[in-house]
Amino acid sequence: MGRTESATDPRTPLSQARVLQTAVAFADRHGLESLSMRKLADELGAGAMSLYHYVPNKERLVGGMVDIVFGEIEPPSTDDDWKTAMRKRAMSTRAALGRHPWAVGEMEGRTDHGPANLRLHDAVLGCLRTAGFSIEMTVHAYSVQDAYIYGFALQERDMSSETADDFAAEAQRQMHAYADVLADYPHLVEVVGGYVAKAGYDYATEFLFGLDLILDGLERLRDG
Amino acid sequence: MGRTESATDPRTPLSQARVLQTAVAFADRHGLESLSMRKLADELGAGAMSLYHYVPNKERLVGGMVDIVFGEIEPPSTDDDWKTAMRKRAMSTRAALGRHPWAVGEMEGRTDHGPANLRLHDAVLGCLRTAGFSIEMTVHAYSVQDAYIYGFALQERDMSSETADDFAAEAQRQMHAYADVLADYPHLVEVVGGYVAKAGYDYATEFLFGLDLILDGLERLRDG
DNA sequence: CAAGCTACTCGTACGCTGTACGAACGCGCA
DNA sequence: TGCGCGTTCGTACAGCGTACGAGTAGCTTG
Repeated sequence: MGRTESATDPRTPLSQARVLQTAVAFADRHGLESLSMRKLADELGAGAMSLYHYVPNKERLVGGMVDIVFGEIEPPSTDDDWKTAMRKRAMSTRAALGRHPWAVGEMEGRTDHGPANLRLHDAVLGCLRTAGFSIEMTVHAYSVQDAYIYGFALQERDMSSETADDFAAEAQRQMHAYADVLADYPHLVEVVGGYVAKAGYDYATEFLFGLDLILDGLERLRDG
Repeated sequence: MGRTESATDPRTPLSQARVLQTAVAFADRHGLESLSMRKLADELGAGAMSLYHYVPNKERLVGGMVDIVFGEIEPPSTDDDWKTAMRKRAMSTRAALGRHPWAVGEMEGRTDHGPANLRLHDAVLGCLRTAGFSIEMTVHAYSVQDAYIYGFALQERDMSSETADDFAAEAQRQMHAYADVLADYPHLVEVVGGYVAKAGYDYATEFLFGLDLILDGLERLRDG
């Protein structure tokens, strides 16, 4: 029993791609805050320090994970007119962030832009420029859309109820929890207590409402 | 030298308010990720465990800090028409989040709503309802606005350059850093390299562009 | 005045984190 | 045969949130 009694066998060898994919899967299941180098190494059947041969530190590990998420976002197709193209990529972004909620606060502002990130940004800018937006207006248009998309994803992640019914139930629970102070907040009672707690809140509908409002506004600005 | 040789004296006694305010000030200076119970206690001239008599755990500490930020947001005034009222509260929100960037990912979805939080939400709902929005439309309107406001704040926090010139300089630095792959991303070169790296990016202007686009859209929906 | 109770303070300890350091190992080449 | 290099990872350290329980100071009650 002297040799090769390692409990877990890696079967496939370690590699950067495998480290990143495993990390994404782990974060999907348990959240980013409970992803640790040791747990990730366990998952891979390796020692914690082995990971540092594929990734220089945890920060860059997360950077690599984020670029995997960017890679799942469908870039705007040149076959569609700009509005449907932008609509689809917004929905695709929301879908990717729904699959990987841990990525929501992490997508923007990284200094290590991965290839998928660059590719997507380039495609979106190209879509808007080709549609006839001026450079200035392209910047504006990009800015509003992304602020909205990522902001909505943030809300969706934080409020966390999956379905409209879940949401209604949660709203009711909250109304009960705050019953003693609700007299001071009549509009909260009317809108949340009287409507949301019954009808719920459908994320997909809500997302498209705001998205179309923004896209229609942009179209008017481009044409007018 | 037997007694009272404690190095730091608290001068004012500990209290929940003082703990929360000190925590906010610390996070403003050093960021939320480097706020620890031990450092906060040091700041207050106390032992780490003393804090737990004013706050049950770190999660709730952050909850209390967040409500301080909510308290700095000016609720919509009933003297203004709804559009200016909403415009002002959006700008006030952005300003508060600019002073407390650590709060950006933390404002929504907490289950421990503080009084300032409830007050603000109630006032915004009241403003929209009084302006004649239906309950359904009020929910829509609230949703778009907050998604945009928090999403913009997220971008602003993450991109972190303060002024338009800083931003331009940073854009130039990035273009150099990625010089070898830029051939694959022509629109990035045109828009970022050719425009942003020169003209910069003024957050205030950009914010108001999107905000007015959204408010105009809402007005049309209310009237039409 | 004494006794007890309450509110508060905090020293110590545990299990967790990211990661620096350097020792070990297996393989291809001289 | 031996050397170097790519890879693995055991150990260790500083820092984290916080459970536990001992200590103390001040007020209330007899």
